[in-house]
Amino acid sequence: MPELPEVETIRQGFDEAVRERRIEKVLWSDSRMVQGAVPGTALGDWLTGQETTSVGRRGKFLLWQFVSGDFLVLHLGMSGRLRVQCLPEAVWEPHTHLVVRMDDGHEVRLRDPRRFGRVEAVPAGCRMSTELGPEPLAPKFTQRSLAGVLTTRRAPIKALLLDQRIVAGVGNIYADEALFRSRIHPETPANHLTVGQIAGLHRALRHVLRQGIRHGGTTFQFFQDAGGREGGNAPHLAVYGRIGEPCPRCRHAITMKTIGGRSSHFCPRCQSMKDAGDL
DNA sequence: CTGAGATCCTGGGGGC
DNA sequence: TGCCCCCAGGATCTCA
Repeated sequence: MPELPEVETIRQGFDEAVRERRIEKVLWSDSRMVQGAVPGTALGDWLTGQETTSVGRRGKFLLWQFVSGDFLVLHLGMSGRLRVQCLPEAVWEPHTHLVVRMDDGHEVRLRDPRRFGRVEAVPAGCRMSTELGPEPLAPKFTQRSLAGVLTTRRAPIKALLLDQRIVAGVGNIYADEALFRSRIHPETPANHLTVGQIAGLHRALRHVLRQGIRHGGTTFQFFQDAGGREGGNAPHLAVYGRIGEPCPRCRHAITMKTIGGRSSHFCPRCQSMKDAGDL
């Protein structure tokens, strides 16, 4: 559930709390969530004593970067929450998988009831194991680069937007919102999109992601930022979670259909398949 | 390589 | 009312 705007919102509070602070103690960890070169049982030793430079983000991944050059990758899955709190912490919340105490008494807690989240310790000079496409808000992500990876593919555009190797950080909510905004039917085969449609999709992706960040993320079920606050973007969603409600553009009812194994919300009237039927 | 589908996991919602 | 079932979601794996 946390997509790029939600992860970026968490990153801001997380970075503020741990920047230039040293890890004093790793209080507890669930080794089942840990992947990569450093096994879960060794994670505590590996982290203890590390001094933070800053917290970065790549797609939906948080990058906890250390002076040593090592970094810890955190992925929140769908129900993961990362919270920074001050000690003493009296309340123990269920499904806490990782607790990291900083030298100023702050605690970073990772909770994830559904365990889709992952943690990966990456030694200096190494790369995280996941291959990711371009950052959608970076200059390298252009209409042309997006067209380049879409025109050879015949899968539904919705499915490809969820592929992190195409573009990093887009999930179900922002994919549906961007397709609505650019008036593209989610089942349109990517290689049937016109240059104009891809340009519109590129613009729409950046718009909905920026809007999500500006409103502190979308809270639909689980999302909270590092301070426990909910995001304010949900009222700005046009189609996601609005089945049966009138389309904000044409008033036709929003519908939902499973595409590529994921629920897709769209307006069947103004998101047309256009050229897809001409053969 | 590409695309489709299964898999993991559990709170909460739907249906009876 | 209560209980069982099933499903959402992201990344990754398998299979054709």
